[in-house]
Amino acid sequence: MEIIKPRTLSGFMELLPDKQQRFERMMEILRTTYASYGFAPLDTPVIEDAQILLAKGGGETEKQIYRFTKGDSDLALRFDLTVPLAKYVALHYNDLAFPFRRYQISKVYRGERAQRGRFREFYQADIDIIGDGKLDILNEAEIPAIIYKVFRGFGLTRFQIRVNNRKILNGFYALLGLEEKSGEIMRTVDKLDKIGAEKVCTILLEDCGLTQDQAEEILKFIAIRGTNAEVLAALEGYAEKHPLFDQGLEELKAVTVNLAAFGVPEENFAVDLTIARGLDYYTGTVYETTLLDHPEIGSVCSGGRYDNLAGYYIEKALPGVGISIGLTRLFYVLDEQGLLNPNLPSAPADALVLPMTSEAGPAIALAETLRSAGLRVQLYGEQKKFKQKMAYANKLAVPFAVLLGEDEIAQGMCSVKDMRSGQQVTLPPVEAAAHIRAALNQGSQAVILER
RNA sequence: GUGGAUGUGGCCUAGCUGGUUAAGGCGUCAGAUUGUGGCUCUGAAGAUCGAGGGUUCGAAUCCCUUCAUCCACCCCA
Repeated sequence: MEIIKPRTLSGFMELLPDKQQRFERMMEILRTTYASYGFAPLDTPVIEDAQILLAKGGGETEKQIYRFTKGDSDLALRFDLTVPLAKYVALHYNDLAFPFRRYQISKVYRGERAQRGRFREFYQADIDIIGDGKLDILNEAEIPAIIYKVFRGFGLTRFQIRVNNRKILNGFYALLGLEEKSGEIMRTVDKLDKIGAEKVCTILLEDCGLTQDQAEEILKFIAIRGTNAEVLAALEGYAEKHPLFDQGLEELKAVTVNLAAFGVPEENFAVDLTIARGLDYYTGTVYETTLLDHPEIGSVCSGGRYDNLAGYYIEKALPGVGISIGLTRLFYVLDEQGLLNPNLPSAPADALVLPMTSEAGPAIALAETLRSAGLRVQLYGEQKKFKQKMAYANKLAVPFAVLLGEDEIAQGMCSVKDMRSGQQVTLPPVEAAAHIRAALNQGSQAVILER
């Protein structure tokens, strides 16, 4: 038989067990945090009818979506979680309670060239709040507050949630008579950090066809920096010239005030007039989150307010606000930077039961006893040499090995070996369980990352 | 989609003005050491040098084609 060389496609992340364990832990934190704010879990199919996913048509989605046929069906892999949500809400409109709050942590697919931190298959961890007809501005402050909680839950402190409002930008461009070109301008301005003000100016003049005055006004506008209060104060200078701008400013102020009330420290969020990117369906508040020490990797979490979620699928006005964490990218960066908490248990079990006799019965009973005490226990059933059993325990990085030989069985005992200290005690099974639990709770089980 | 670079055991790398058996490290497996692991020592397995074609007495090395990967752009999480 010919061997097919195993390989994983570029742009797809595949983890070894210990890393996967850490990844699962992040998802756990996400789930519990999202749930603590009253969001309901949702799962939708990876594959949808292509018509549904491409309802919006045109643009990047069309170019990057994985599309295929099976028989007569025209199918596609979901490109994000927002479009499936729109379909879901439209389809189950009558059965849902609004505001509808859901979270979804699932894989999405994009057929683009993979790069460092850019994947073709990746997890998004989304939360959205969908209103029926209306949705209060309060929600727009709550969403980033939840993101803050999540990131802190991951153990991160050096991150910044940047907030802006599209109405401010659109209102401002309208003031300059540039409403037609707002998309183009936003995309250019968004690159400010990367290419610098001069380059931005050049592109605005040459590619976007702005006048010198218009370009200067825009550069002056995006040059507004400082504390949130300072930026807001500077924005007041543009007030009462355009109603859209004024509305956006009011919203931005409301978000900023409430964000503080939700307990998000000023250093973790910033009003930033250059952020504008994200899908073009955003209409108001927009968010983008970056890791302060790794700006090169781009946004690990972004989202915003949209006014018409499901217009392609239902004749209802369903405004919403949501945000998406690029979990795969975030994990990739954290791992690459060695930021993954080495104190997180990564072993698949707390204890490995090693039977030293050929008779399995007592070992099975022992493992069950330990499990009843709440421990994660693996029973090693292979007839291997003792050395190999220990080597296995090492590789798994289990904190405890529990030995069960003839002597122990005869006495109704078992030997608990702490794999890090090498210390070993012989105890009855129930006490052994208590012993292990106590040790684990002390945090003395600190997982071995490197020896 | 556009531009640039790179493909050598599972992983990382040496060899590249062509010259016989492709070298090393990590990892894997075995033994030293048959109820006590990590360290050390010894040994072993594992590569048609990405694939196909060409030049040549001779190609990992030169040429062409192709595929794959990586980087930048585009766009995005």
